[in-house]
Amino acid sequence: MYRKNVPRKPDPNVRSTLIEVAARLLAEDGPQALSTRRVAADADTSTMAVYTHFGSMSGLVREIVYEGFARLQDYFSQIKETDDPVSDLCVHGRAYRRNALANPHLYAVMFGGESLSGFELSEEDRQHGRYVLASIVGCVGRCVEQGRFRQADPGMVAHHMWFAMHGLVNLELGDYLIEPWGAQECFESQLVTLVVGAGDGLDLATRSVAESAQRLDAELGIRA
Amino acid sequence: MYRKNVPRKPDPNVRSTLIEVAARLLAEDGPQALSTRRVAADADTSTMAVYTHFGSMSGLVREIVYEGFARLQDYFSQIKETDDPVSDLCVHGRAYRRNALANPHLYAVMFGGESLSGFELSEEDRQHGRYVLASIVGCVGRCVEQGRFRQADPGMVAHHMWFAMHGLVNLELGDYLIEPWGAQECFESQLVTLVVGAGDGLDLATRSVAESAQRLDAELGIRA
DNA sequence: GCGAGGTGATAGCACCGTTATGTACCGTAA
DNA sequence: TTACGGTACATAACGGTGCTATCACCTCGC
Repeated sequence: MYRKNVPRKPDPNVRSTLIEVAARLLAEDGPQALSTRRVAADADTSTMAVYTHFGSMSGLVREIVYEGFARLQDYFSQIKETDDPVSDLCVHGRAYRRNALANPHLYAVMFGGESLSGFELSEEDRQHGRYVLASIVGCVGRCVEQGRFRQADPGMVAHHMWFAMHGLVNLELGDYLIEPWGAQECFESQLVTLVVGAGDGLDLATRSVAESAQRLDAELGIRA
Repeated sequence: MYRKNVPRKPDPNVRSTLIEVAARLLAEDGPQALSTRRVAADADTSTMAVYTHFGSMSGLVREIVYEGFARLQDYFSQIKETDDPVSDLCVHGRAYRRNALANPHLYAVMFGGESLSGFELSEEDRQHGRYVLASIVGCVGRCVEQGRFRQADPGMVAHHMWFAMHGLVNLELGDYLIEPWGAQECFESQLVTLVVGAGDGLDLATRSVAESAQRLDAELGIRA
């Protein structure tokens, strides 16, 4: 009488599979590939699975944002603390940019595309993002303690660092940076400017920035 | 025999009307209101007008981006050149932020939403954006000439300024900034940090930044 | 007057997010 | 063991999207 409906047995992995597939689609085929039908098809299920587990497409995107912050956190956790806190801070900046360039669409969803593209982040989501960034404040605090940076609120200085890194990376991903002010060259001199602005001397700042460049590949292995 | 088609006489203003309506929809109802049917209905025409005059929805959005840069240009052109180039530079920074906060969705389309939301900017569009920003380079050049900033490429220093302003504004629009590091407070101290990082002394920088705040309302009238 | 080209109104396509409906499976309780 | 209730999910449909094909109408050069 009725059609065959043949739902297969409930798959306990379907939730994580959907997130994984969605993140892969975002990375490989861009944001326009993030549709319920495409994700469901690639995960070998139906669109309803998205609504069962995430409530809506926005819910799935929300999980992808968390995945993005987890990858950034992963980079940060690999950075070793040395006796040069300014170098440590610069490595954080380099890791921030490396993560963004390795996951450009993910980064765009995390920061750029909240108002666009129809979906919105909740205050809880943004708080989670801020928490990941909070590890930088410790670095700045040590810079102040050791007299490298002038007396200031470490949280505020960390925000300055964040703004400059985010602005550069965002414009780099938007192809706004061209020669003779390419992204890499801008990045290096921007780091020096920020460190000097925070209170360090020019020579000392230049040395720490240069040192941080060599630490990057040593401490941050290539990750998928 | 055939249907009544009743196209009215070709309206020479329909192109500019579409841009105007689209910009208003973007400002008032957000990006999701930017649909061919909605724009056409509000402009009292059909969706075909969009394709006749702009080729696609992306073409219309492209025009909106130019409108956004025109507004920014408008702010910049109102700034008077004084004998304190650092103050002039800071006023440019303040105007940049004021324009972004006055046209948040427009700003998001200009910089944030290129990869997202399906549409893309051409290299020509981005070049036009860079050209608008180029007026800042002159300011930085005078800072270097007068010995306020250390010897450096003015274009590079202008880029540093741009990155920091764009990063702050972008995160502010994304509601990522909360107390005790609110946007306004971050903005003020960020300006000082940038100016000091470029080479100015702390006292001199603080004074020019404070002076620039008073110039803002005097030189930049409120505009729609 | 008349043909040519441009403008735009209508209808349709494929796709989107989302929802309603119904079926198969599960753990639990009788 | 059997019956039940809740969950997972397959299907189909609804209203929306960008875009295209078709065709009526207007304006312009001749």
